[in-house]
Amino acid sequence: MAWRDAMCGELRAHDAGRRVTVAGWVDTRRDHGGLVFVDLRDHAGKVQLVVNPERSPESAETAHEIRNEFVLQATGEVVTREPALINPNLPTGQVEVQVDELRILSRSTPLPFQLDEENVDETLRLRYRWLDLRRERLQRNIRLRGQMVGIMRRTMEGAGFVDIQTPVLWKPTPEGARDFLVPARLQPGHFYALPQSPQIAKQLLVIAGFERYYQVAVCFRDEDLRADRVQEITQLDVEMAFPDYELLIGLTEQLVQTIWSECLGVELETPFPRLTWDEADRRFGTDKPDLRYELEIEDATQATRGSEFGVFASAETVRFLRVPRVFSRAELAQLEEFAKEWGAKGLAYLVYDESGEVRSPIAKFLSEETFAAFGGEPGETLLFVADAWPMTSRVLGALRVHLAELLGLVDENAFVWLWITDFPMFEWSETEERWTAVHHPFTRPNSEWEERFDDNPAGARAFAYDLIGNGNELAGGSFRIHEPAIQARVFDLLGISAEEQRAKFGFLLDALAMGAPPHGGIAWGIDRTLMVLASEPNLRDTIAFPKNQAGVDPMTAAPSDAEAGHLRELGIRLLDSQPE
RNA sequence: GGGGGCGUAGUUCAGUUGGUUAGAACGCCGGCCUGUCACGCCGGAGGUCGCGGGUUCGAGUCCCGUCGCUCCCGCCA
Repeated sequence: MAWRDAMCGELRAHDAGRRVTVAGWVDTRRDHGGLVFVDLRDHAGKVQLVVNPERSPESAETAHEIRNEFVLQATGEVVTREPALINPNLPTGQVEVQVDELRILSRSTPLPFQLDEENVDETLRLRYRWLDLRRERLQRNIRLRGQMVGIMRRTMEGAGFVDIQTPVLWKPTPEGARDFLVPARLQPGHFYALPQSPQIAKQLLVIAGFERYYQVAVCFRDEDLRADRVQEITQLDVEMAFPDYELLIGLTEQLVQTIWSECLGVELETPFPRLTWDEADRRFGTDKPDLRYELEIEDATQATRGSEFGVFASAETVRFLRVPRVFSRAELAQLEEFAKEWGAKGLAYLVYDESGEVRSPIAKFLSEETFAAFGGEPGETLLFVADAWPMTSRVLGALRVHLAELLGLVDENAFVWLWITDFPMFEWSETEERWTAVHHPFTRPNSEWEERFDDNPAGARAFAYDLIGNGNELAGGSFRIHEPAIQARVFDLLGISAEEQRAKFGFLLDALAMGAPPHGGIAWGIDRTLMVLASEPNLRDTIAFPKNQAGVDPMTAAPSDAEAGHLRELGIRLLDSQPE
């Protein structure tokens, strides 16, 4: 016998008169002593069961035992409700099931938290994730993920890309994030690493003649966690030989368009705007600008040269944000505090009152010409940071985001996408005292810089592009180096010795030397895209079984102790205490 | 590694300048209830106020330490 022949959430007025068997979870029960109402929930939705002792005394007896989240099977007749009894809040609200037979298939102990309660402690939710996942919001998020991945696969297959799996046990890499290490029992003292991305593997596949590769790949990074950062992320990983920039960009845009259309019914316009990294940095102080609001950074360096205000006159750069709002002294103090947390030495301001009067401790140092150059209007505040250029970008970029939230400038219903192109290839690491790759070390310089990127590492620009949605970096790609000599020059510049290049990347250099076609690709973060798609502020709620900020899974208690015998097999001895 | 916030019934929260027996709602248990849909009504159980120490006649409240969670900076090619 089948468990059911109808879905709770699908019953409608036209089903009236049908005799159905439904099964599902008790969402709520309303026990009137005589009549008992049960909202029964399956994955299609909810429907009200009515248990009437006059209709079925046995069912009524059973119904009094029912508690939330019991699993029931009910057989009865679908009837239309009288007009006064219709529940407009339920898609099935025009009908109900008059129960003739009721079986409790499964009981539930009292729940550790109620499913309709908001703000439940996250540890508790994760400890009982199977309950948490029953909630509507989480059901929606996880189903959206499946839907999105389905669209990705369908689209990539349609465009002739081949799904190829790459190893999860891979090789530690010296560049990039900290690796998760996996001890190798068969090779004592040696370790695999979980891949931070299938980057090299996919390049090798393309070199091997799989001209169009894709994979829904899990990537691991052993770094500290955030609301938008977890240790294992899933990405749509794409690579192609003889890469066609417009094709890659267009395919990605088409995917975004299809996903937003099918999942949300939102129609997005393509092509998305493209901004060079330099322009984004200049106008928004960031490589992932949120363009749902305007606020742009303006440059006052020239206007303040020779100023009597020493801070302005001596700073390498003076830039400011023009904010359409008058701030109080206390608010300005808080904004300055914020700026200092991001590394600014201070935050100068000019407040143009509604009357046009200027409130500012620095006004008296500024000339008529300077004021004219600023062009402040009544009702505006100009917020200045004076420092080296990168610091002004960093602080004003952060302040821009902060102010937009503070002043409610963000249109929460908007989805604004853009590409950032021509990233710097390298940045100087103060801690390591060497150049590091901004994207990754396999990224090729853009055509302007191919011959001379190592003459001016700071100025060199890469053939790299990021897709930004609502201020989130959602996808990133590049064209790769397919010439062994150029690859070696990049490694040299990064301070990777010839021996290390051989040891760590010898196989890649060999492959590049044996008929490597021009190639490039893109990797697309599925988890973060879901945050935007589902308007979900926490990445963990787009993942079925996430770990907490300490990398612990409260449900399984992983990571946990290893048995002594297991460690011995692996040749591992634990230190008594933490090093350092 | 650093900074901010939080920690009180099963859950979400309240708890005044330190002052009787630490409260509410939901959940749970018992009773009543035939048109509810957050059902209603009556009654009940349930608390090492994260943990340790200190100040005080007296600490949920103040101080110190510690643990846990969370947000952020660093870090995350």
